[in-house]
Amino acid sequence: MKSIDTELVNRIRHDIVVGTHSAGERLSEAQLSDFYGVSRTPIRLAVRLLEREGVIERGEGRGYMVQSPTVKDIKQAVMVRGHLESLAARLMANAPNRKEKLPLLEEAIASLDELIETAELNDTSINKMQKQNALFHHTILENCGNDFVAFTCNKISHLPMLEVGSMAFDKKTIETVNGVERTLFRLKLGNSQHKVIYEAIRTGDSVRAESVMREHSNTMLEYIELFEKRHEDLSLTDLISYSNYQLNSGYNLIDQKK
Amino acid sequence: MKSIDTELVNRIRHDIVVGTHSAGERLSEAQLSDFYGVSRTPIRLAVRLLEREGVIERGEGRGYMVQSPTVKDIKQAVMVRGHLESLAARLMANAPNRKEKLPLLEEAIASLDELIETAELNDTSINKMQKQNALFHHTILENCGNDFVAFTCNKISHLPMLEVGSMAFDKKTIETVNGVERTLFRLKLGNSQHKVIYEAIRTGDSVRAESVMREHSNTMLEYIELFEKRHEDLSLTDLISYSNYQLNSGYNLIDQKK
DNA sequence: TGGTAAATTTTGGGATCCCAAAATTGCGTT
DNA sequence: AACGCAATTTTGGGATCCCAAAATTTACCA
Repeated sequence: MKSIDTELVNRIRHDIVVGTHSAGERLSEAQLSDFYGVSRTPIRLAVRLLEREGVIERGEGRGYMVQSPTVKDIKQAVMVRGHLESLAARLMANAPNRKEKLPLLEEAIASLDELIETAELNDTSINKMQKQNALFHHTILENCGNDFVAFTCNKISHLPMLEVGSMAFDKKTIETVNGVERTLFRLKLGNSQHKVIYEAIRTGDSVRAESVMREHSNTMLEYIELFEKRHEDLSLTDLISYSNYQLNSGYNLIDQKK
Repeated sequence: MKSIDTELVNRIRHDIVVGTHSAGERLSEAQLSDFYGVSRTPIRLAVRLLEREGVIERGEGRGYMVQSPTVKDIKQAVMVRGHLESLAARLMANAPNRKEKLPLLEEAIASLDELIETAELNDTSINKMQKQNALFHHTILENCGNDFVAFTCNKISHLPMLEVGSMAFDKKTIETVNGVERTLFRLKLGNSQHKVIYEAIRTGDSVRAESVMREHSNTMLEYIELFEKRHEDLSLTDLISYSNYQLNSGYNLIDQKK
């Protein structure tokens, strides 16, 4: 289970996303093997996986090519994930055993309310919010009765802004008093949507659950578009700074060759 | 690009689906390597890919385990694919450049009409119908303006009943005159839905495009449920006999994000 | 000088080897 | 006979080796 190649997938993807391997760059197994300090076998395993993810392209001839995701790619994927989440909301509203999991949703909503109430926006509070937001979304995805929805969503969630339940925060905005105000409002709005979704699921109103979840998912997209208007030519790197994207597991385990 | 492991993925998946490797069976690299007559390296590459697909599970300790998809899995995946297709239909109805691709949809609809008109249901005519049906669905998926939708759909399409645009035919039903009649009616109904979807896309009625596509996708699900009522305890093998599932179906053609 | 063919290097793919961890067997003790 | 510990076998992971195909460079001829 614990094998280097699995870890390599995360590391290489990360390095592609943050630009260590830039778009269009040609990679060779030897080069990667040298860079990451492992032999070519696990590299090849990782490359195969990354090829399926779409961040590396294996052409007809020799050589691999970096296919960095673009802002457009992210937006498209966010839309797909949102659409799948709206399916999940609808299905959960129809699920007979949904009552059991309602407390989890209540908990997430209440915690978010509480966190917003404190009116604090620092790293720790933001982190807590993201946890609760993720709890809300994961609960719906994993209890909608169709495991394949969550399975499909999970395949998408390696990229910035695409982790299930991830939220976007503009660090510059929350430095001003006015910005904090606006961000808090946005969060309140988001959580009120949570409440409507919860209520729709509880009462079995599948149509409403789906449509509000769709609306809710759309806010992420609109937020990205807001960034695009603010920045001329928004890059993936900019987007990363707004998300909580990071390499989550043991990046420092294996020392890189110098 | 042309490597054994890519081919192995298809072969092993196929052998799992048709039951050569039965569910819950424990596989070892050496065993697989022996069975397929290749060394362990490409086997390991294939296993990693299949693990991501969910048809092989890699436990904590040693050894892999076969996770044959169940009828329930197929139904869930069909639902997800259908939901994604309805998204594609909506998006295409909103796409400014959709006019260019309308002729492809017209062609598919007309060809299907023609084929149904002949009232023949043999292997060649069914094959032609499936081709045209696939053309219709692929056209929408690939021209909706969101490449990620098609990308996600393609990842799902290795299993029976899940190839984009695949249709189900009950070979026993079409042996009787009455059965042929009913099947032809079903096909007519399906193509009339195609026409409505086409019209909605043409006129830019995205809401209608989405809802009719959802209804259209649902027919596959209902058909599977019909099979379930007919057979007590419908198995995956039964389902395969109703589909046009075969080795090499699709995967190699379009998998890459553009 | 430009283009093509030949030679050389690079590179990916598969097989084999070695190792460590895990699983199994077997032996001995109680 | 049952349990536990140790020896042995099995098995997955990674490194290395070899080969063939592809890419690049060199050389030669028109």
